[in-house]
Amino acid sequence: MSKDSVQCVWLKRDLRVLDHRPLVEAAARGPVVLLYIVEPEMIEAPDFDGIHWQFIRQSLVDLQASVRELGGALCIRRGEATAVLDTLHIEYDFAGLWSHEETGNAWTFARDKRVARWASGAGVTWQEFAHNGVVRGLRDRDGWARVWETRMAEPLLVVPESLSSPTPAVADIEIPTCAALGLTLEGRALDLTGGEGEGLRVLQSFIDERGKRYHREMSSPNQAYKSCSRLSPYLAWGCVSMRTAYQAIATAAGTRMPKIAARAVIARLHWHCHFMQKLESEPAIEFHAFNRACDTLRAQGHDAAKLEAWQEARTGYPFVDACLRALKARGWINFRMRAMLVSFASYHLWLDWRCFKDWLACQFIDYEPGIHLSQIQMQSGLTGINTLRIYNPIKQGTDHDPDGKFIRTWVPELKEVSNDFIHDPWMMPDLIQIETGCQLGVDYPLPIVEHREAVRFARARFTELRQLPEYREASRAVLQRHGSRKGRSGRGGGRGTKRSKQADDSPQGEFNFTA
DNA sequence: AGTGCAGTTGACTTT
DNA sequence: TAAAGTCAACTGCAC
Repeated sequence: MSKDSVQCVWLKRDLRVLDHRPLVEAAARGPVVLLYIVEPEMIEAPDFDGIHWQFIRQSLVDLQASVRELGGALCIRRGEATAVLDTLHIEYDFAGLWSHEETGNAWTFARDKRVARWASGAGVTWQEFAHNGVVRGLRDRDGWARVWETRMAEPLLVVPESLSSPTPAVADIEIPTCAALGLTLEGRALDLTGGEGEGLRVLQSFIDERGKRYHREMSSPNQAYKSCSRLSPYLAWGCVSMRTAYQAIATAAGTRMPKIAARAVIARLHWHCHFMQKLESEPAIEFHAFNRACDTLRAQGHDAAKLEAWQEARTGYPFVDACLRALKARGWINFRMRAMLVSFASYHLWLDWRCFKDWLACQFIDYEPGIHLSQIQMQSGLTGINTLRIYNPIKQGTDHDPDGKFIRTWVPELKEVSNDFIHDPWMMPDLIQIETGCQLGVDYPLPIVEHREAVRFARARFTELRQLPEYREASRAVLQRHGSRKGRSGRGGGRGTKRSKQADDSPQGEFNFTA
């Protein structure tokens, strides 16, 4: 393409100007149209919610300002991607289309294929660059961790000094609100605002103030809200690049942040890409269990009443209900509690993951398909290579909310219940129920399932399943495809001949996540 | 002071 | 990253 021909940067989940390779590459070649497409398919997708659009919208407002400051303009259009690109191509005759690789759902994958076809038909060169640590076209996990390290260590790409705008000038349009798109935001009390500027401020406040005790406090829903980085939505929508976050935290390790805290965060940035990689390598996990033999395990797993009780946070388990209510209001809860909520839906309520994955995605302001899908499957026991992790909601409560503070905040029905019964109010003698004004089954529901009994049932189903030869075979295949090479016998692994019993040495480690 | 017992704690194994 | 079960060591206490 000739120098000074118009270039189009197509923004997707990369709403920023710092460390943005497509932008840098395009700006070096000529006038730039920065395009964001409001796609009907996205707005209408079952895993898309007003909570997401609001965050995107705020990010676009912020981006609009920074792009203007560089002398450019942000072009926002509504419509199907190839239709929008086609119109824009007629208007600007751009020679190159630049974007980041996206690890998305079936619809984004199909749309990208349409765009590729359109680009080649229109004589436009579409260039995509790797985003974060996900590797496209990966065969197995050999050397994956090294690629991640290498990418994270590369210098940040600076913001172009200026952007030259194409003619005709990009017309400003009002960025549609949730209401304009038919999306709602009822009952939310979100405290994070979308945008690159906000994202960088959140990163800074985490390093300078909030993250000192990250490693110790991330498991408690009381403290995690402040002590976790809260970067997840900014990473999910690309307001802050993974590399920016990584380098800021790595640099602060041992100075502004305790080394142990910084290490814990970096391990999770690594896991972030690790789980996205699973969807990139196997898009079918949107619809099928990692281990296909598990696909029919909960075939009858759609008890509408149980699903509804869970979604409405009236399961009768105070800690579960508190976590669900907090999540619904804030759009965020810490990792451990997410795992517990999925475990409860999958094991205690025996619901099929496919009947709640979209609803859950709509509660997460930081929804990232690759992480979401692989985590749900893992916490539901569908990988076939992990031991079952069935959370005891009472134990989680006594461990991470010992004085019931979190429960009383989110389940006010139990405000007057003493610490003796806050985690298992159904144990309250009638007399005490009357005294506290909290009658079980009236003011607060009785447990919809009995823990021991439900867990025994779930375990029995898995025991049966594991007898099947097709299950064993599929498990081997999962390990082959997604399993780490690190520490596997016969591959070296740098630990000498002695096999350690540490978790990171086990093949299961590949699906693991610490929080 | 020594013994028996109940209950606790921690390490380790199994599911 | 889970939880439950087993076993041994230990603690506090009564006698």
